[in-house]
Amino acid sequence: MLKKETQNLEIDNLDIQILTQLMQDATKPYTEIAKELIISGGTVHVRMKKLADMGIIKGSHLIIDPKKAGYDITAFLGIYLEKGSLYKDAVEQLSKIKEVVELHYTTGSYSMFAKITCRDTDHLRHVLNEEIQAVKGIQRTETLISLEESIKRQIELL
Amino acid sequence: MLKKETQNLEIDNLDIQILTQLMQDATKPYTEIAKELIISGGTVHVRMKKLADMGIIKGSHLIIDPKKAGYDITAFLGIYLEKGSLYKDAVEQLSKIKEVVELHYTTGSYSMFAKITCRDTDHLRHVLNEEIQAVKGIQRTETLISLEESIKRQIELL
DNA sequence: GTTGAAAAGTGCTGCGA
DNA sequence: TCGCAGCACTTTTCAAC
Repeated sequence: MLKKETQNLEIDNLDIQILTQLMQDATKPYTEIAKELIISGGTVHVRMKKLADMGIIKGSHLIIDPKKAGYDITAFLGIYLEKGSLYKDAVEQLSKIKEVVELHYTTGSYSMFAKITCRDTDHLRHVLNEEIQAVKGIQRTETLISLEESIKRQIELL
Repeated sequence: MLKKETQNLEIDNLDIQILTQLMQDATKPYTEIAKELIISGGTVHVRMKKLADMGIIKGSHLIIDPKKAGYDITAFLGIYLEKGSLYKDAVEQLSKIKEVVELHYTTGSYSMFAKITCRDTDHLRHVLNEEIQAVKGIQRTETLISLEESIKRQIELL
């Protein structure tokens, strides 16, 4: 009885189907999913618990429309650092700017790449000129403004 | 009785506090939120209904960890189109590539900017060389591979 | 517009196959 | 391991303030 749990660490097709449904609508009742997949509600629950224990499920977010909430502008920022070693410090400072919603350490021409969301062009200018430029270690930035978000989705597991 | 609804189209502080909580965890019970804000569960429900009717709430997503689901690589793609007029057509074709999770029409050097998620370097190479290059109208692309996602969050409404 | 409680539906747990 | 049934909880509704 040494082996405690040889638990199914595989993700099978059923898991993927459950996840796919909940990735589109996290509040979808388990019972409804169960009906569609022709299994019991309990099974959905067991699978979800397994996936949660495995750490695949990170949580659930309510998705709001940034435009309707007054945030009209999405922009991407290619950031050049003075020295690559300043990366960690820059992350810390940038994380304090709430308009920075994504930050990646990337290969290619830029040192870092950020996605920012602003209310309007004035707000964007303020964030770029005051907030971002004040971050130590940033040499210069290149801005790409998103005029239209044509696709926005999560990866399909299928 | 001509004016049907002069409904509160403003978002007040209470709305924002409710949204902020649910944006972090969409499954958080209304009753718990109500307790924290010292209001009744019914009020939370009424406010959420108002926000949903206003279209601010787009839905809820279950967030999975792409790494643990076997998707290890995030990359950004600067896309140059042969002609700007090919945009609409390119969007349609790119939307069929499930690895493309975001697509923006942008100002700046690139015509379009995409975010893609892949299983591994082989998968990335396949998507870039076979899928993306097959899209008509794309002249060339520039790839930025994300080595680390340092920040990932939604905009704060506060 | 908010409250508090009642009704309906959902999520969770243990037992049986 | 999966499915079923009972219990606890949440959501939703509604009358009253």
